[in-house]
Amino acid sequence: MSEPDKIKLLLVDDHVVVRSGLRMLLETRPDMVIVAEAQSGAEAVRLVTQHRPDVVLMDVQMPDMNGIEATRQIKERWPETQVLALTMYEDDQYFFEMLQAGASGYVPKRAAPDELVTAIRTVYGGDVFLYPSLANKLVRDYLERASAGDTPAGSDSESLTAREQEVLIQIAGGLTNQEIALQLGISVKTVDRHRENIMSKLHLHSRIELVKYALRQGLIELDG
Amino acid sequence: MSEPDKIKLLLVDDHVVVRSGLRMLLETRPDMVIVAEAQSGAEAVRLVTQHRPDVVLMDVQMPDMNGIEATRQIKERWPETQVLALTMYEDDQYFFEMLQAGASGYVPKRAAPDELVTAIRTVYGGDVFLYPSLANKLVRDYLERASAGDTPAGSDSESLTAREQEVLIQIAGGLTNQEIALQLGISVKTVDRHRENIMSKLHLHSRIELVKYALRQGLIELDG
DNA sequence: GTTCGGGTGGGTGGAACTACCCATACAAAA
DNA sequence: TTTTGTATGGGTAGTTCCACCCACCCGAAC
Repeated sequence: MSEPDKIKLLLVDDHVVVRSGLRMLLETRPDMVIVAEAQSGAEAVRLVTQHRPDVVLMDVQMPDMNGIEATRQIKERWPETQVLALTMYEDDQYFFEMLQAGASGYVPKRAAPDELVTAIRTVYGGDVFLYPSLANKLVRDYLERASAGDTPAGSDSESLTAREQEVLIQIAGGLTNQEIALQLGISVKTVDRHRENIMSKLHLHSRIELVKYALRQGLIELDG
Repeated sequence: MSEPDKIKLLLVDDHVVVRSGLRMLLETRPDMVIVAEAQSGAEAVRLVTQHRPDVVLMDVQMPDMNGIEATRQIKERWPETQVLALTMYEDDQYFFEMLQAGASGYVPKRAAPDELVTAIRTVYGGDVFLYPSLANKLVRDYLERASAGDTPAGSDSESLTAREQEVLIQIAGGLTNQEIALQLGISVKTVDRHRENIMSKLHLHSRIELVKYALRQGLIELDG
C-alpha cells in the first residue's frame, strides 16, 4: 500500500483541527506516512486492527473512550505497535496511567514540530521518549517510591488501585457514572462498583467528599 | 500587502499543532488569508496592532493572557475587528464571559471545517455565529434573565443573595438538602429552591460544580 | 492447585438530586 | 400603588446516587 520503509502512523484525536495540524506537520516528512485518522478511542482500536500502523499518536483526553483505555487495548492485542501519547496539559494527571497502559512516549501538544518528529522516530525504534518536564516528574515519582520502600502493605489506609484512581479522577471531574462508563468503555455497574470500593477504602460517603479528597491529593486541579 | 478582498485572519492559540491545523483548514479557502499567528493573548493584541486583521480566531484557554482578556483589549481598541472564540470544551465555563468581552462567535474545536469557515464568514459580515449547542445555552440564559427582569446590561454574572450564599456554603460543605434544611430551620423544598436559583445564576448543573465554584471563590476551605 | 485480589457485571431499594410546574408573604423600590 | 425581589413552600417526574446483595474471569502468589 505504502512504501515499506516509511513509518506508518495512526492519528487519534477527537478534534479535526488537531488532526489536520498533525497531518500538516508530519506528512511532509520523507520517512513518515499517515495511514489513518481516528476521532475516538474506540475507533482507534478498530483502525489499528485494519491498518496495523507502526506508531499511534494518541490523544489522552477524548470522549467515548479515552486514550488510556484505548492504549491498554491496543498494547494488549498488538504489543509491537508503539503508542505515543499527546496531551494538552504538561501537568497531566494521566501521565503515569498512560505509561502503565503501555505508552512508549509522552509529548505535550505545545511541543515544537521537530520534537514531535524526534519522539515518533524514537518510539518507532523501540525506545522511550519522554518530554523533559514530564521525565522529571517520572524520576521524582520513582525516587519517592524507592525511598518510601514501595509502601508495602499499604501502610496507612488502603491504597487505591490504578483503575480506582482513574475512576476517582473522573468522578472528581464532575462526570456521572454514566459518563465515566462511556469514557472507559465499561458498564455503569462496574463504575459504580469502583466508586463503592473507593468510598469504602477512603471512608468517604459522597461524591462531594471524593472531589475534595482528589483536590487535596492533587489528583485534579480546581480549574479543570 | 494581500488582496484587499480576502478576509484577513489572525490565529491565536498556544499550541503549534492547533495553529497548523487551522492554517491547513483555512488557507486553501479562496476568500481567506492568514496574516499572522500568535501563541498568547499578549502577542495577539500586539499582532492586531501590527496587521489589523478582519477576524481573530481566539483560543479561550491560554497561558500568559487568556482569550477573554485579550478579546476585551482588542475590542476596546479596534471595535471593528471581529473575534471568533475557539474552545476545547463545549460546556465551557467561559462562554458567557467571552461574549461579554466582545466575541462575535463561539465555536468548539471539534466543529467540522466547513462549520468553522461559515462561522468566520458570518462574523466577518458583522453577524453573530454561535455553535448550536452553545446557542441553546445562550438562549436559555437570555430567557431566564428576560423573565426574571434582566439585570440591566447583563454586565456581571448575577450575584447571589445572602441566603443563597449561605445555602451554597452548606452545599459546598457536603451537607444534603435535608441536613441544610435542618440547620436553617426551613423546609427541604426551600433549600432545593435556593439551590436551583444558585445553579441557574451561576450556570452550573451539579453539586460538584457548586463545590468547585465555592472553592474557587474562597467561600469554603478545602480542609473544612 | 488453591487462594486471593482486581476487574468485570447484574439486581434491588431507598435516598438524594435535578428540573420543571405551582403558590403565598413581605419588604423595598418604582 | 403596583411592581419587583427575596424567601418561603408544595407537587411531580425522571435521573442519579448509594448501599447492600450476588456472580464470573483471570493472573499472581502461596
